[in-house]
Amino acid sequence: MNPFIRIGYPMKRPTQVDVARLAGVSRATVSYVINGQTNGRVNISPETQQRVLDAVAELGYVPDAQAQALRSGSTNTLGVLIPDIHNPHFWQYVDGIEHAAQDSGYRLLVSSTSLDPKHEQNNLKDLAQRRIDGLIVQGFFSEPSKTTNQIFKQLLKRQLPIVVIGQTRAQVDTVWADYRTATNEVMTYLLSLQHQRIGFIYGVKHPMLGEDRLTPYKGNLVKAGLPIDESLIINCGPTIEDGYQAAYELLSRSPRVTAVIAINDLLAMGVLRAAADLGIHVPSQLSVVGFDDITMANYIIPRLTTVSKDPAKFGQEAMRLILARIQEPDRPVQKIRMPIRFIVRETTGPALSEHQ
Amino acid sequence: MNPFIRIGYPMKRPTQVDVARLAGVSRATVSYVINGQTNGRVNISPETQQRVLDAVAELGYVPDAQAQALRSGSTNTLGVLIPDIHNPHFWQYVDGIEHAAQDSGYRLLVSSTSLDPKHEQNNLKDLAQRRIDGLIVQGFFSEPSKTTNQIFKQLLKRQLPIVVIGQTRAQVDTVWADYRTATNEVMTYLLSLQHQRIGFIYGVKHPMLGEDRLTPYKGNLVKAGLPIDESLIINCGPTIEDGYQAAYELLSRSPRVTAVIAINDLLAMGVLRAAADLGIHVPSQLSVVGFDDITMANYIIPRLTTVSKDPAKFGQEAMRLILARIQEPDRPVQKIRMPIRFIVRETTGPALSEHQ
DNA sequence: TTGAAAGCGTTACCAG
DNA sequence: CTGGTAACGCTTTCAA
Repeated sequence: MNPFIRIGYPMKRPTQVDVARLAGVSRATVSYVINGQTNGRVNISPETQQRVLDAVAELGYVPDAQAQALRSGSTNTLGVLIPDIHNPHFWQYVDGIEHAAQDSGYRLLVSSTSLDPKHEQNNLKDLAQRRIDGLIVQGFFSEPSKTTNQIFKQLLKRQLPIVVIGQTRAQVDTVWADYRTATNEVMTYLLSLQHQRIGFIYGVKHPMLGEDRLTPYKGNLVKAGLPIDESLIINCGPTIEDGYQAAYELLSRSPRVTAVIAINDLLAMGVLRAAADLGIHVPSQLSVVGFDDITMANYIIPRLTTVSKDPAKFGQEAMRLILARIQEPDRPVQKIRMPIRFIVRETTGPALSEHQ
Repeated sequence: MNPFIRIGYPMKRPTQVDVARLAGVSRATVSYVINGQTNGRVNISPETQQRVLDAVAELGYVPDAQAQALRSGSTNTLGVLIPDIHNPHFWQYVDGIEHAAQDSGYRLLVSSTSLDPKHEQNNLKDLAQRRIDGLIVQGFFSEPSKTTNQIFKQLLKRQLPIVVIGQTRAQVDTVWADYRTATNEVMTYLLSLQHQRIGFIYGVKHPMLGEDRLTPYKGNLVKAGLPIDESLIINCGPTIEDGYQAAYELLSRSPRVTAVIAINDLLAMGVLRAAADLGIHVPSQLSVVGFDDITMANYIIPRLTTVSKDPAKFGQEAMRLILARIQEPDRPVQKIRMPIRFIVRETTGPALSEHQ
């Protein structure tokens, strides 16, 4: 029994050698033909080219990306780190990045952090082990554990091109949105509607991540001469259920808040559900504001008032920055501020002068 | 100026050679220590081991995954293909797969199809070029284009372990849900509520993909002695907006349907929004049923009646099948049927005897 | 115009 | 216990 034709054994994928043998040329020739080096440096006769291409087709030859990477030193692959696989918002970014990457011939390796610590570290280690040409990080690391930080530092030390989407004080290329200004707008709007007790619900592991919205929230309260009630500020988890639970508890208290700001639309949806379950009508009895403007925000009932941005643009900018750094590692760090805007839809309205 | 200490140049990542040099041992020794072969075949003195580990730590050495893969022939990486990056439902599967993969030491390479044809082909080609140890496909290829099919066939021919989540006639390991039975339940329920004009909205590129729900829909109609009105069956796109548009048009007709089945929860949300915009109350004037039970389904207002499953279980089963095939390429093809169940929530109710 | 050969970083065999 | 060495599949320089 010939071991090479045993059916059922994984067929070895054909290599350049196989193609070369079938076409009756050398491996180098195959490589030239495949990489289109045929008119630049090297000239290969059209007949030979055709023979090679035929052999490729017949064998179903596909170049081995790993070997290519090993030899050439670069993979045309970018790592993308997202904080929460379940928040559609982050996928909007990925989509934007992917489109831009597509145009530049780059592929994406998407990893999520923050599911559980062990998981997160594995993901990160994996990213470090692979040869990636650059890394795009959304937000920042959820829980800067020792290991996580260590890996991140190694990547930086190795001068791996990194772009952060979100705000960071680190000297890294950044694409960021001015949440401060946007939150000021939100607060000005709510205050003008006579809201005085305004809840703030955020679900991030690292408190610093909500700072850009929490600080202006407090600032505007103070400026309006209103007290800052820390009990109205709730730090919950990232899921819609977390938002629901937090809001349910918050809305059960008396006197009740007349408005709630949720740090993202997912949590805002949890808030809306909690309000409904408590028989609180939105927007007449409660105003709700989210952030992100996920696609669903404009379809839920009532349509969500939120702070919107164009994730595709963020992705484009991130790609632009990372390409620039790949080409020119020494270029000065660039921080790009992207426009975002407050969109009033149906979940906000004037505070009731007398309620409950 | 010493070119080797020019600041700002990408630092070459350290290799085993660097570690060996620093520790004063040979490359082989380094490899042994790192791979923990120290007590099995080869014995390395604890001091030597420590020296190596110290050197690894000092240099921040990380083994090169590509080189490892090239040498060892396998990558511990599984490809995962999902049809639509924007539908949270597919991410639930990925999550399930990822957890199971984590436990078996496998990493995931997630790609989406169906964004645009060119994009899809690039993604697929990339997957074929990389060394992956197996492939998990959700649904099936959106648009079986020539190129797509060709690549897929090559993978099969190469005996790449493949598991399909969803139904397929192909002789491949499969994890599937019995939508036929579930849809029968849905129809029985709606018919028992006196619904007679029932719309069916599905958003898939390849009509075959909706078949498992469309056929029982029609079958139950016939069995109940009701006519099949093809104009009530709408094939739209996959986005929530597509569902909205389709439903808006459908619900504007007279006489109006009293119930709508959407092929997934995302489209169902579009239907709910369209109903709201047309002033049609759910569930008193219109019943809506979805499929998938995405997380949000239980939080939107009103809560969505839908067909639910446990995506994590699907992921687990898919991993189990693919691991089994990797270990034993010749094992008989296995098709695993997963339980799903119809959950009545708040978007369904009795048909009005007289409406509009 | 084509072929031979070196080398990318790793693993694993085999002698020392 | 350790060092030399071949091989994985590919690209690219250098000769022929």
